[in-house]
Amino acid sequence: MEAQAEVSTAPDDLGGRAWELMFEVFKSAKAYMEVVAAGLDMTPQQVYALKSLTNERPMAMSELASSLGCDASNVTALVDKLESRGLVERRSTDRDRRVKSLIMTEAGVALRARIQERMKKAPAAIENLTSGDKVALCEILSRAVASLE
Amino acid sequence: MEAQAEVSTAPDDLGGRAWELMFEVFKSAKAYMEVVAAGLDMTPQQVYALKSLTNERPMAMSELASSLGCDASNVTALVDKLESRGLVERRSTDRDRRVKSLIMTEAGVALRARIQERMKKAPAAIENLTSGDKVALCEILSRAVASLE
DNA sequence: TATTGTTATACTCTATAACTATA
DNA sequence: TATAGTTATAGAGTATAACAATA
Repeated sequence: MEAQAEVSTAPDDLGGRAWELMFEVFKSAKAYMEVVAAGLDMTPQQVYALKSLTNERPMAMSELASSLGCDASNVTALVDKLESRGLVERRSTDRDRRVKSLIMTEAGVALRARIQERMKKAPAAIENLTSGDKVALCEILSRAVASLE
Repeated sequence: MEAQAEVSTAPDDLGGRAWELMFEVFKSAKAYMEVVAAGLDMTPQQVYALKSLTNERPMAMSELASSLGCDASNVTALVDKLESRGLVERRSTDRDRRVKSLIMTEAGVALRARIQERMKKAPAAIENLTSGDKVALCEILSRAVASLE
């Protein structure tokens, strides 16, 4: 593991340097996510989908699409797979019979809990930091995100 | 834009909190990245590839693969496209004739510079930080990344 | 024997466009 | 007409396995 430290940038381009490092952290996290998904015999997208659902306020297909940040046409096959594994059900609504609500089965709820548990942990790169570093990181990133609004 | 704030986490789960925030930053940047790539008539992956290269220390195909975090077999077609656009050249090395070094053409260097310029501004969330915060962020993330090795 | 890059293949994720059934 | 979901399709990204040339 190394290879792209040299993307650097002017010696004082602190923002660019920070971004490169953040990218590294993401790459390691993506790999972890794939491992978690594979361990549950799912694709990452299926994991994200199940993670997004809740039975307290059932989602429509289109809501799931926007939650995943993809086109609605993709959600059909995705939900097909979850449904064929007995994790969710499509249920037509009375109010508008075009809409389909997504309800998790018991198995779906249970699997979602397992996912939550495994995903709760931040990637190792972050967890390995000292408490002090984590606090500082939270504070800085809070300011970063806040600046977008 | 919303939808996964509910993954939250114990109040003192600093790592998890930092991770959520980092995710926010990343999401804002990913969308921008796609716009930049489309504006240059490239795919995001092609942009990442060109961004990773340097003529000061030319990369082998396998190095580019590890820099992109993908299997080496994918790099063949990727470099084919960059090469067909006259942005890079494969050059066999004398030391080990199995290895192919990737050299940017003049056009590649120029396009890379345009990419760098546009990407430097990319994560507004980060650029908006104070210099002090950027320095601290670099230091913390350096430790995070270093902890992976 | 091991490694670099290539090819073949297959699967996932993605968007666009056309369709259906409702509204 | 407009919208929710589906289908068909195509392109990009991904990994695995087998191969040639070279080490």
